[in-house]
Amino acid sequence: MKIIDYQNDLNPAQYEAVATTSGPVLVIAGAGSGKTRTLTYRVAYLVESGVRPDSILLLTFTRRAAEEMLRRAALLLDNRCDDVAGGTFHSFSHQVLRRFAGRLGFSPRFLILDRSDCEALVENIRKEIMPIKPVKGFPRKQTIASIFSACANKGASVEAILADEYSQFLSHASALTEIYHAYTVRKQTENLMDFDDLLLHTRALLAADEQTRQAVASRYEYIMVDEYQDTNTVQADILKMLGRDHANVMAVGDDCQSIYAFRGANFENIMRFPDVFPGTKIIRLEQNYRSTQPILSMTNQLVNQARRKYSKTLFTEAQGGQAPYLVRFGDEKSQSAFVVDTIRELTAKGVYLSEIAVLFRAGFHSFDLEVELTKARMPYIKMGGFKFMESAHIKDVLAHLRALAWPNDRLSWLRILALLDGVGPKTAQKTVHNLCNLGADLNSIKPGAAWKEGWERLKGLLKSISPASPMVSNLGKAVVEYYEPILKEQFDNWPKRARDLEQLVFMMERYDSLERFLADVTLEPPNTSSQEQALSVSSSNDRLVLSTVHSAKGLEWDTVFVIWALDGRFPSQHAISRRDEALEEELRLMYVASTRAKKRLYFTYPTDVFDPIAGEFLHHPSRFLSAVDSGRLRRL
DNA sequence: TCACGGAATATTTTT
DNA sequence: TATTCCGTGA
Repeated sequence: MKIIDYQNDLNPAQYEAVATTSGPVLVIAGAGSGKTRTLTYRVAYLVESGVRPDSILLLTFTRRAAEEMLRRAALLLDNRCDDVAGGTFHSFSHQVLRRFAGRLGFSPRFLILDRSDCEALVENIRKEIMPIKPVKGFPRKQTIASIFSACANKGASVEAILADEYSQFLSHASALTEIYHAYTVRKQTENLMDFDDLLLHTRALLAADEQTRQAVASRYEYIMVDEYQDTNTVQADILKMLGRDHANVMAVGDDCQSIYAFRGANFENIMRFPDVFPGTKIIRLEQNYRSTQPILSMTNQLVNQARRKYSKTLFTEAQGGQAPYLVRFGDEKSQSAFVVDTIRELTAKGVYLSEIAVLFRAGFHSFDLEVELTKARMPYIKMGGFKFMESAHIKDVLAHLRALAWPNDRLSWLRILALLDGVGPKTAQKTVHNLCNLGADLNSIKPGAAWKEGWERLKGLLKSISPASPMVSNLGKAVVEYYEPILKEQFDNWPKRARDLEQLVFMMERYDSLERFLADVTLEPPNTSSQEQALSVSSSNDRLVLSTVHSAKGLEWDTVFVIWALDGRFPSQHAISRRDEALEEELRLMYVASTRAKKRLYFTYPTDVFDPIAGEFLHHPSRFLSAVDSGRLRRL
């Protein structure tokens, strides 16, 4: 006798997905069809059936999603659900590699490089290989790192990626290939892994060493993967090897919501799942519980423009509701004013701010609106866009902590040393060489007169704290205290940044291992921008949400504004010029944005916007919306 | 070799 | 908007 009445709580398709526990299952779950609910109930169902919670593995897109599902499962059943193993493919791979990296010739204390670390490393290698300043038209370090990441995620050569996506740099193919190889070797010899390596090395490990594969795979009897449409082939291979022995694997996803192709995600993965796991039972969740019928009619027509025909149509039993609006403005200011005014009207009617979201294609699209919201004293939280962890002051402090934990971390040393007065790139390089390559002791470094004072202060800091200390936040405090004078000298807006640093120290409080803190902060950084991060502790919860469409995936609100629905912004100029695949992805992205709305949906666009890349004015609404007929989308 | 100021530059999207 | 680039002077 079960505690939960599954048949009553779920619709027939959902129930089937929950109750089919053995063998491979593919759940094609449309937007708002109760996907999270289904996964949550399935966790509870398995646990209630007597499956050991720690033999269930739940792989999700963000760790927060996993935590949320397990929290809800625990509410349904009991806290046994807390013991379910959950996380992202990256964090899962990270755990595996910490145990088994030795088999690949890595130390288990390998260091994870985040994106800007990769860029710095790439830049250093480029300088070594090409000491003379490269000719104009050579890609900058961000671009090089993107190219290399594409190579890793798509399993292609540098030349192939260049030909496909960066044809303007094809003439530099040989130099870039050389840098790529040096980059790969350097990571191996210096015990470094970037995000892509976490997946690649895990796949290599599981493929090469059957004993290890069994040791890892045998821990999990049941595997569930959420957002499967956004996995890439490396992740699919890992899943295949984990699930090979029992095939109790459930993949959940929606092919129309695949929006991470730029990261190597391949939405065809989801359609190939039945080939990988023969005998897959396919279940479709097509009843929508989120949006009103008019919104659903509009989004259905939107997605039907895709060349590729998707496999389902959503329906709802909910009646009533208003059709979405498409509203045109003369400029960005009036667009912002409209959003602010409309939100005011809604809140006057009793709608909570937290039930409203403003979505956009790229982080900077909300700059002007943010100014207006601040003027109107409307509290908001911004997700996506510029990140807390990427700001210079946070990275500075983390570099000190990293050098403490990994004394051979050249990148962090370079950063730390360059902060000292009187130290420039040359001195920093030389000192790092002495410290890391020659293994020199801190005391044996002979600083020049110009930077003696700074060096002594740095040495004092490093000697006063120990990386093994379980009081991680005390380490943070010591570093922040040391860093304060540098902060004030470097940044005019240091008070704001100082608050960020306080927030960082606060985040360290729940850790008792510095290494674990640093790994977590790299793999799962907070998704909000810096100012909001600081605000989130104090201010009230009723705040408007501003978010990139990517960061809004899986969320829902009563009212949704999609701003900058302007052809050339959404879809972006970049995608328009690349056509086909890229444009299809933009369409899916617009679909994801639209399907976030429960009751009210507004698209807005300003006109007469000059686009320097295209060299022309933009004034047409998004082509995806132009194609929707006026009965389904009302123009104003 | 380093510091500084002003100008360019970039903006998709994220683990 | 924030970082990065570049030239100049110390």
